[in-house]
Amino acid sequence: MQPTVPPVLTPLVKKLQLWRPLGQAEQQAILALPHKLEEVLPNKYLVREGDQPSHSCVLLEGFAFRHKVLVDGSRSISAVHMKGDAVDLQNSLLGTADHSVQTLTRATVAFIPREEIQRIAFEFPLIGMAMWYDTLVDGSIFREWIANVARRDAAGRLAHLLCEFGLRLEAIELGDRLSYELPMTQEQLADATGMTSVHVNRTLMDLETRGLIARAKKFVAVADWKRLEDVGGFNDNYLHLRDEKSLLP
Amino acid sequence: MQPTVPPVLTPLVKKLQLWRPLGQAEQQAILALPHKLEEVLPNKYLVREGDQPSHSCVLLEGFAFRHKVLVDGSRSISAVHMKGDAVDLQNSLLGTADHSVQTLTRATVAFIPREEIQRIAFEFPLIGMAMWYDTLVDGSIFREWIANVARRDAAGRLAHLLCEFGLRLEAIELGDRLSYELPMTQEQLADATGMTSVHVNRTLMDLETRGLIARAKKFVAVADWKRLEDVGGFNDNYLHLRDEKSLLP
DNA sequence: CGTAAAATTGACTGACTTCAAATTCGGTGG
DNA sequence: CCACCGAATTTGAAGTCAGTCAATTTTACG
Repeated sequence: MQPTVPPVLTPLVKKLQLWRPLGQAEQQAILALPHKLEEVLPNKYLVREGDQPSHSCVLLEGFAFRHKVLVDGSRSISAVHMKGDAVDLQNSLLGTADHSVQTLTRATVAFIPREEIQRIAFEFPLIGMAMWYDTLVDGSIFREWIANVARRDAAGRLAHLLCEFGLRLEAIELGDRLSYELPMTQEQLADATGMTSVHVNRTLMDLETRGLIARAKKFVAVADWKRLEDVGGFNDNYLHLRDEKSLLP
Repeated sequence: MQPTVPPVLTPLVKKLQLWRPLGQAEQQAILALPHKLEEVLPNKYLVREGDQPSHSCVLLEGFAFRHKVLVDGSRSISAVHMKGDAVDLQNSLLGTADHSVQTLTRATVAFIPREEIQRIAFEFPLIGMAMWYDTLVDGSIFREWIANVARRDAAGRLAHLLCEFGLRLEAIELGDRLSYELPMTQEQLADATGMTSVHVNRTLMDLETRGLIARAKKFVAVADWKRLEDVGGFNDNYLHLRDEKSLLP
């Protein structure tokens, strides 16, 4: 007997279930969504600013990030995405992409026609609410990133980013907040925190010297979670992972 | 004969119609939403971080802003809202408010039960898509603000904010991009751009000296729109005001 | 094993902050 | 209409965190 292989869109079901409990019918409907699978190399574009995407993409494996390039050539990264994330509800439901999405690592991506997304959202209100909720949580993270870049110093910005990454990995059962692989270069970390790569380098070394983290290659170990949270002024409420959902309308 | 008074929720209908054309049935349904009207003084909270709001509020008149206070006491403003904005889809659909919303000016606000919002969204998919679209545009503006604070210098940040404010006022037919009242103190501008109020002051004076704007009290006149756009690296695509909507699914 | 990308280091610079004081504005009550 | 008072704006001087530019070392990987 072959062991049963879980359907490929399972990560999307799991992600949406972080936000709303879904019944059997809803789960089946999601797993049955028509889609085109694709293996994508690192640093490849999934969507480019200016595109009018006809498909929404879901990350089944690997990491990706959103960014925009300003007129002076500098770059701003506004989000990092991981397994199960419906990376492009943002762009595909809006008419024209206002930013680009690029892979960070090798990734497996499912492209789903945007009409199918809309159909399922209104045919199954529970799914619709879960997807809407998901875009609202993305919005909440954007707001926190505004605060991060606007009001924290270099060490605080990086500490905050490290806390967020750890917690989000844990939420999707992909790792441990105290030790994980951070698949970003220092230049990408700089673009995500509004710094220069030189200063990211010095600041990471400083966090290490102070005994908050340890590093080896792309791996990060948090040596003192409590102090890292303090330095980053980190409070996980904005991730909405612990809100009571079952009682919500 | 009395002249017909337009129903109070008309600004919401108009705002949503920026995103999706609505039929008669949809418009009627929105105008018929149960709500509680309230006049609110300046600087009053509409939602506080930590609340579990049971109502969503719509701004019918006046201005408001979203913000969060960091542990060190500093403040980050992540959005400014105006007439017709459904200010709190963000917080009320999520379980617990992750930030606060406060009035900037005297305002007229309609509080609508969150269940009613959800009911109408799924009963009328066109309304649901328009509301979802609205939250996605909010998200797009958040991303642009991340870029603003992360990558532009002081003059660029303020120039960008001034361009955005002018265009958004125009979009809801509440003013002229070249001349309007900006109902924010320099301290609030500082919290919206990640600066100090002292530096906001110096930078505004600099923009004035360079002939880009003129100021009197809270009024701003843009003396050279093109140059102001250049300084702010402003591109209005992220506001999604000119995307083709009628053809969208 | 070779090469390009990424990380690290050093010296110098400057945009913005900080702290404090002075001035002007805006609204209120007499 | 004007006097008053707190809030908001403006000004000044000094300090600093992070940027810039350029060189060196290490790593990743075909």
